[in-house]
Amino acid sequence: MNDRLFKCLVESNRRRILYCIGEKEMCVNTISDCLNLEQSLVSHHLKELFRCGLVERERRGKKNFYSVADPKILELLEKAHELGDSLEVCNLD
Amino acid sequence: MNDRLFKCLVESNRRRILYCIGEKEMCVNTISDCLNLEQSLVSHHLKELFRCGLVERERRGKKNFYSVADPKILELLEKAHELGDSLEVCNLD
DNA sequence: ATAAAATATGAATAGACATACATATGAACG
DNA sequence: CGTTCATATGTATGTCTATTCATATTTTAT
Repeated sequence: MNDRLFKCLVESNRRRILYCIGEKEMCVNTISDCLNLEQSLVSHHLKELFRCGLVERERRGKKNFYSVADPKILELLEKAHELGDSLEVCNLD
Repeated sequence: MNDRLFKCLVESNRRRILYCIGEKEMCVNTISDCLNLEQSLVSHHLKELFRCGLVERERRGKKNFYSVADPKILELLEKAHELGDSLEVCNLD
């Protein structure tokens, strides 16, 4: 996994998108409605996610349906959350 | 796992530091020598890693020894690499 | 107490990146 | 063909952050 992929995976709105389409494929408008994000922003993020191979795309009529490319992606995020919960955060501010 | 922790975990030089001290605890100078990074840069990164609970610190004499806080951290990075290898990257540039 | 070694901190800068806005492209349908 | 819906793209901008340099702090030894 290269740097770009790592970073693509952890940005918060992109993670939200992944969670969102993780349950069921969704078109761009639905995603932006669900997450309350600008359409163009969602589109930009989807482009990067696609570029990194994290999502798949399927055109049906006017709509583009996106889905998570591999269930392992969500599993990894899940494991990350578990790990985060078990760490002792040391606030130095 | 919050946003800050995610991002702390994936930055490339911080990952290098984690890999570096994963095998054996190290002091700051040794880390900067191993990775060929400025001492102050390593120190800044270690501060953030510590703040997020990803590394532990132990003072011995003049030196500060750092180690990975939990083996699960490296396991997670390992899983991320495996996942990355199995994804089809779609270069859109 | 002074010096040296090891590390931490502060500030300044440059580069990356998320976001927003405007506009372009493409697909269906009358 | 023109219109509308759905999405993509280009650009500009502000924000975040990695890095560097200079300096401060801490610890040990003389």
